[in-house]
Amino acid sequence: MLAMRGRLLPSLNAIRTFEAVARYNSFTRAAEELNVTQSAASRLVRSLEEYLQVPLFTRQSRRIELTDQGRFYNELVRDSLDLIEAGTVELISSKEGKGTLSIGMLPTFGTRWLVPRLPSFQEAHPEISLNIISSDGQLDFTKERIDVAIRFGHGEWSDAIVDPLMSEEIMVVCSPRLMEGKYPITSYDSLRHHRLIRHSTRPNSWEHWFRSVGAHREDQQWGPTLEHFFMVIQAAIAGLGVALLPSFLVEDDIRSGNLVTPFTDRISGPGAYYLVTSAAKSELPRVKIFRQWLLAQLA
Amino acid sequence: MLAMRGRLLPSLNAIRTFEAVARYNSFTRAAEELNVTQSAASRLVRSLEEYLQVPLFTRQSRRIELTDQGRFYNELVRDSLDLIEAGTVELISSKEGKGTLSIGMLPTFGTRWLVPRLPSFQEAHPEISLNIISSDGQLDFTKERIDVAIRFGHGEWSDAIVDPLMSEEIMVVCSPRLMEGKYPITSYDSLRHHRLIRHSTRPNSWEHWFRSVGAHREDQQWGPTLEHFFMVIQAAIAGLGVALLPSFLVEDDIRSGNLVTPFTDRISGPGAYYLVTSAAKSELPRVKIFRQWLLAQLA
DNA sequence: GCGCTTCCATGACTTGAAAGAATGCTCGCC
DNA sequence: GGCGAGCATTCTTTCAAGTCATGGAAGCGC
Repeated sequence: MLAMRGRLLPSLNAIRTFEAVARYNSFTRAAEELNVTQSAASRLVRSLEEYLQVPLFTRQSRRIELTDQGRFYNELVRDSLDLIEAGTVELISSKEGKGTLSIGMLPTFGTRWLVPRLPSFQEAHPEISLNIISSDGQLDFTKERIDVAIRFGHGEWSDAIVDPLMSEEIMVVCSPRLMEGKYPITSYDSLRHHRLIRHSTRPNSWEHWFRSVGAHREDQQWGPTLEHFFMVIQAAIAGLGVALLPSFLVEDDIRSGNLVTPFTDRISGPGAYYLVTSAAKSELPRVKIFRQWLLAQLA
Repeated sequence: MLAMRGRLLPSLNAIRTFEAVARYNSFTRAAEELNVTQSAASRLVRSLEEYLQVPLFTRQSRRIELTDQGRFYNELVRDSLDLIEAGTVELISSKEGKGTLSIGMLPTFGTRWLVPRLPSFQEAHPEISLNIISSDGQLDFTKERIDVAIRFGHGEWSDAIVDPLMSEEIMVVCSPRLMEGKYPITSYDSLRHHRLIRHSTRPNSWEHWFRSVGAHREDQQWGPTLEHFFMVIQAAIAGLGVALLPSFLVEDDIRSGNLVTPFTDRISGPGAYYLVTSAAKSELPRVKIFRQWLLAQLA
């Protein structure tokens, strides 16, 4: 018996040939792509079938068709080769120039926090061009061509390299005009005279806040419920109500006087911001550089 | 210039060798695994480096080390080979017997709906053994060895084969003892005399329900907030309060008299249940059979 | 310091798996 | 019924990959 340490893998050349044949559904055309004769393709696929002890195609003299098992294997093999191909292209093309870093970012975090800091990155590393993609869906570092992403959550990403960036401090803000009006906000209770603006993905944040600061929740007037934090910020500046926002998103507006903070309370938010990347991508120079720079920004 | 239609792939044998060398950090030991001489491994890796025009290892005479680029490529290549290896094993081992179907299921949906129906599947297909895994995290069909999964959501799974199973109808249920007590639930308003049980992953469902049936939300007494639907069901049966539950989860308990429904209202839930699988897995006979059976159960 | 071992690189030679060329077979089509 | 398209098969050939042998550099024990 053969030693059989190591991997259980068929001939990878046979696999590459199989993938091409399955793609074209034709030995002849696949052979053309691979720059070999039809004969070679035919025999290579047969040897793969013999190795696996599984028929991959049904042959009907002028026509071939994948078997169920062939279809399964094909899907899988194609994914694998796609992966290798993408990586190979990546490696060859990023050989000298550091290439383009693609960042998937959350809309508000990006525009409020990250984008203002990027000029400093560009200055330090002019050889890396940037590609900013607004994304908050599923992460797929292979297909979406994203190198790194910024996400909100609890670090629950499997198979990924994760760096905590910052936790949130939630605070109450409103337009200064509200403070100068008929009902200045001087106590938790005085909030009853104002509309509370909500964020649609965190509908309970006000309840949570009242509980955290030890205030009793009363019947409240609700203001608009908005999709993104930047809309909430705009609504608060416009005086549409009182908002509950992460401190780092409103620092600028507080400094410039667009917003004021009636209370000194800071409660911690329901999660934190993370830098997320894949194991493979994390080894790319441009990703290492960006990660290092980003973490330095926080220090 | 070479035609260069088709894929841009290096020699896959070289890649396999590279992966082994990187794994052992040694040409000698990798060569041993591959049953070739150290010389052969050395040459193949060098040819790969020449093809890519990228150094993959730094050589320090007695020691080698992956370069950054080598580490990147290694991660990627390893993932690919893992994929192929897993598929190859799958294919060879499932050759004759249909093998074991691994189902990742949501805890309550599984025990309440799926598990009671599985005996019928077993009877019809005794050659397929079942492996039931309780899972609600990230989906990874490669590593977690799950063939199919049942998930709740909006069909937002990328790169997957998705079948809608059923939408939810949400209804109010409680123990019959509550109806016979001091405050029978005869109107929406009479709910104020009872505690409302909540589900932690859907904290707003009561508000949503009140809005949907056109009732005015009053100050409510809250009961416990529980993690899983089966706990909510148990709490309702125990008379701890009134619960809002998907109809198909409580059908049995209503039939047996453990629970009653004060109202006839049925509102639609925030999502639906789906059968999810990967493109490759969906071609496996055991998966095809299960999918067909499951969809037939719904008809 | 010196021999011994370990590990990688390289030049020269060898080999067999994969490629090519030619032919046969089957089937659909005009 | 002859033709062409496409896969299989047999026989021959070739070159990519492998072996063997050797060299050099570095670590290790004494």
